[in-house]
This record gives sequence, structure tokens and C-alpha cells, in this order.
Amino acid sequence: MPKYETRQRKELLDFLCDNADRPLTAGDMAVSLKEKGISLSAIYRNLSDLQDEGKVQRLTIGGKKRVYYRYTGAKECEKHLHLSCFKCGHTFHMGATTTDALVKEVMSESDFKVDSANTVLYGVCKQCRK
Amino acid sequence: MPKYETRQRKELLDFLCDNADRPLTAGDMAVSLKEKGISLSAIYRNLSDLQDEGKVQRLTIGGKKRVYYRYTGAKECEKHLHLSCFKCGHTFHMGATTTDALVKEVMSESDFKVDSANTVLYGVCKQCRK
DNA sequence: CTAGTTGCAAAGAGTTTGCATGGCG
DNA sequence: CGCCATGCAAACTCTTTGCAACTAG
Repeated sequence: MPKYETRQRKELLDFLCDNADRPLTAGDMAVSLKEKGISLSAIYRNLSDLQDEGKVQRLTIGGKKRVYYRYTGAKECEKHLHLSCFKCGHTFHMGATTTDALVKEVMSESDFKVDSANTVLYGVCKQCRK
Repeated sequence: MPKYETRQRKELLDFLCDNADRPLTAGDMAVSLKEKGISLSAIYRNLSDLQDEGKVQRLTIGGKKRVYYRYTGAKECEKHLHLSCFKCGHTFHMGATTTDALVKEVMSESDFKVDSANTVLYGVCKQCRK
């Protein structure tokens, strides 16, 4: 849990927000933020804090063997399910109404409370199906 | 892609099937399979093949920082969405009918083809909500 | 037999941590 | 100023790989 608002922390958050639609590895961030003078360890330490705060989620993609990070801190994320494409890796937001319907459906069918901000449906998007 | 049916591969598959309802790390498997004389590298190599065949999926859990594996090779898995509890880590299968309905709903709303065998909805199960 | 698979140990990748320095409040 | 966060490098953990021995078909 951070107590100071450091420059590094701000830069990292900005970067994550700007790239909320695609999954990032810690390495990706390091490359993009190195020029701004942000060390790998600062990235890892902040990512760790952000996860504890529930603003960042770890995830794996399709057959990939790496761990990716996704920003889920936006207020909108709480209201939407996420759709992630196996092929291109892009993440889309599902409409709030449909999300609501789905969450309720699962609740009544399986007595399971879905956390939409943190769940990702995997599949293939419109573009990649062509 | 394997060409031989080795003892190690069978044992690993058996173990995965027997534990399809909970996420396992490669280490977990190694511990349980060491007594049967199966090396870590055999486990990793077979897991890799199994992933390529689409029988095993990698996933991350809640705030955890590790990679887990789940068996998705059972024919039933193709017909069900998976519900995984943040708290206890247990995986449940959602009914086939509801799964179908959900998949269709997403398709018509977002033009996105959900791969149910490989997607996991995160949330909190009945037990853990008490 | 022949080629794929295993075990072991060493190599790699990604992530974490200790400690001195620097910066937020 | 005091304490937290950063940077760097070393330490770790998990995963992959080279090679000789083994084994399924």
C-alpha cells in the first residue's frame, strides 16, 4: 500500500490506463518506461501494490506461457464483463445491460456471484473470425 | 505433439483428471508424482504438449502471482463455462443450457465467439459468501 | 531397431529483495 | 526532517534445454 504519490507510480498508472485494451507484460512496461527513468523494480513493486488495491489484474492469454497485466481500475470496469481475443489479444468491454443480465443469470443458475471487473471471457473477436 | 504413450504421460493425465476441480501448479504435480518416479522436466514437457492439444489451460488466480494449470480435456468441458472461486479456488461447471444461452447472448450483443472450455468466470461461490 | 521421451544438471527468464540513496509530504 | 519509495545488483523461483540413457511401437 503506497503512502506517497511518486513520479514513477503516476507514470506507470498513466501507461496502464492508456493501454487498458491490451495485455501488458512487466517487460513491455519496462521498455516503454525506461526512457522516463523508471526501474524494473519500481514497476514490479507498484504493480504489486496495484494488485492489492484491485486496480490491476494478472492474467494469462490463450496458449501463451507468460503472465500479463491489465488495468481494471477504471470505474467503467466494474460495470462490464471483459472479452479477450485469443488471436489478437485485444480486450473489449461488453455492454453494461448484457453484463448485468449475464451476472444475474449465473447467480440464479449456479448461486455464484461473478466479479465482472475481474473476469475475462476468452474467445475470438469479430475481426479475427474472418 | 506426443507420438508415444509413455507411463509418465498417462500418470500425469490421470492426476490432472482426478484434480480437475482445483488449480494445480507444476510444483504441486511434481510433489504428488515424484513418488511415482516422474521428473519435473517430464511434467513440464507434457504440460506443454497438453496445452498445444488444448487439453490443459494455464490460468492465474485472484491476487496470486503464480501460474496454475487446469485440465479442460474432458468432453464435458467443451459444453460448460467454468466458475472459479477467488477465495477457495474451486472450479465449478455451469449447466450446459445456461452456458449455451450465455454464449449466444454474448455473440449477438458483441459479435464475439466465446470459447467456453477455456473461459473461467471469477467470483465468489455459495460456500464462501456465507 | 529407431525415433521419441525421460532424467539430470545446467542455463534462462522473470520476479523479488537488501541496502544505501533520493524524494514526498 | 522522517519515512517511504527507488535503483541497482544479487538472490530466487519457475521453466526450459542439451545430452546421454531408456523405452514404446
